[in-house]
Amino acid sequence: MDHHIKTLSPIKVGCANCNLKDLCMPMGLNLTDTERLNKVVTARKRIKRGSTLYRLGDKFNSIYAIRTGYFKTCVTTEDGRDQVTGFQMAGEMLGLDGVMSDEHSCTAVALEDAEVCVMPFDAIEQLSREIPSLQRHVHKILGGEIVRDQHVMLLLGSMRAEERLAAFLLNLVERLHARGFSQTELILRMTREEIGSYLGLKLETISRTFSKFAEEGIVDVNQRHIHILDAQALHQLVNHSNCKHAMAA
Amino acid sequence: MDHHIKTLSPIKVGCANCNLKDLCMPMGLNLTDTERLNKVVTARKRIKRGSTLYRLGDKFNSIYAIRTGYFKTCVTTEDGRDQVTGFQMAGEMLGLDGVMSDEHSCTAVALEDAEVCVMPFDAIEQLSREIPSLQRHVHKILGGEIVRDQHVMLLLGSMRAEERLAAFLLNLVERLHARGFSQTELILRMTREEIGSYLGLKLETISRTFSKFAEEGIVDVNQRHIHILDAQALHQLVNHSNCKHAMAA
DNA sequence: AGGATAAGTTGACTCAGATCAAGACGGATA
DNA sequence: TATCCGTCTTGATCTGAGTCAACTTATCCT
Repeated sequence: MDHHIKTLSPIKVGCANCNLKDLCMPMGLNLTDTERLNKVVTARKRIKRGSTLYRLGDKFNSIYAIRTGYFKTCVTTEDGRDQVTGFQMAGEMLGLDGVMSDEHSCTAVALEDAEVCVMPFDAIEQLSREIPSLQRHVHKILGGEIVRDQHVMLLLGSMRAEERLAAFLLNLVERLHARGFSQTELILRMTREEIGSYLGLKLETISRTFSKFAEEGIVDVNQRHIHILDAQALHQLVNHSNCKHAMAA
Repeated sequence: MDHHIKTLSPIKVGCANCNLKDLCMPMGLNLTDTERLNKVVTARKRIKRGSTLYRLGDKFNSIYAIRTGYFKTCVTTEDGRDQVTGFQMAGEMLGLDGVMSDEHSCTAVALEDAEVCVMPFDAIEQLSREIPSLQRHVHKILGGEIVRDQHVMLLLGSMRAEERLAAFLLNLVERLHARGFSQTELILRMTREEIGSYLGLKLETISRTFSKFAEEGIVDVNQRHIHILDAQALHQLVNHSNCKHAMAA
């Protein structure tokens, strides 16, 4: 057990008045059902920056809704190869990788001090048998993960370095915007190496590509503080990168 | 509507005596429940080689269990970029990519004449509210897709060409073996180009890598007929490829 | 505050895989 | 049996990203 993880109890804020509920459980439940869902959240946990919420191989019991903070998930192979499979922010779910085999297939690490709602999956399953809209939502969460992974596969399989980084920045800023943050400014919570691992590139390539974007006036880069000056240019990089196709079409 | 797709009715073989049921629905249902599940399968469809079962953007209604044949799924972007996201064989599920947004996020193409069981997702959802073990299974199918995608991300993000092709062959032969086929011989149902797209490589690289494996006596390659001579060598390529790591460990 | 350590940048060089190009093969069609 | 077309192989060359290395700049810790 990771000693950095502390369980908070009792819970003070319920789902009904949680300001993330539209991201986390956007199903329009009535008061009674919200109350029942609330009981599913058995605990909150704080995770210190750099600590893990769960590790590859851990028994799967619960999924987690992020209240505050920032995570990365990564898979590790026997031979020490390591790959970041995603970055998660407030309002997003963690832990679904364990549904298949009853143990987690990746490791979730907090990139900054974080707090999550713990939801035992047994309880979620039982309640979703009784509340069809919750069942639908659980399916959507799982299915959404599949669609997201497909996009990453497309990115890793067929994009060049600049295109990958452009797509990454646009995706981040879009998710941040949905949470009320700026569409043009963001602070990266991860290192160049972690970005590189996620995008299938080396940290030097990430650094060089940021510099290139800065030179071209597409973004302003100050360490982890990014200011997007020309979102249009980033979109074009992602969509019309292959000139031959663009010409032919 | 694709005119190549014909709906067969009435259904002659039910789930109870389908020889794929252990792959498709391995939940040990009693007779009554199997009968109810059977009713979920509203139709069978035949799909001719080269035709699509569904396309990106199609309304999502059903998921499909493959009875015979072989599929690929692929995503296409606006600019004509195309990427194979998976190959599916008998006993596997198709269509889960549509659960999230009610429309399919990829296209499923038959690589050889195929037959699928059509299972309306509404009916699956309703029945899985009543049969917990079916609910569990639906979750496992969805969750399994996530784990599989993570492995592909690892492959695309951190492996070299030889490692990718080795991992691909081992994965294929393992799945075929689970279906009672040989552990050492297989016939590829897809072109070099499709393999390349899936693995994030060009068809020439696939061809060259096959030739290299053949030279080294690891596999015997005759067009699409593959004979694995040294499975051990393939495993080592996948796991201990990075010499530096292997040395350090 | 200051020194240690982690993170990021930049340059020079290398190399795995892409690209371009020319043939070979094999199954389908007539 | 001939030919046609999609598929596959192989060679020559190019290039984007990796590697190695030196250095700068933040961040953490006592």
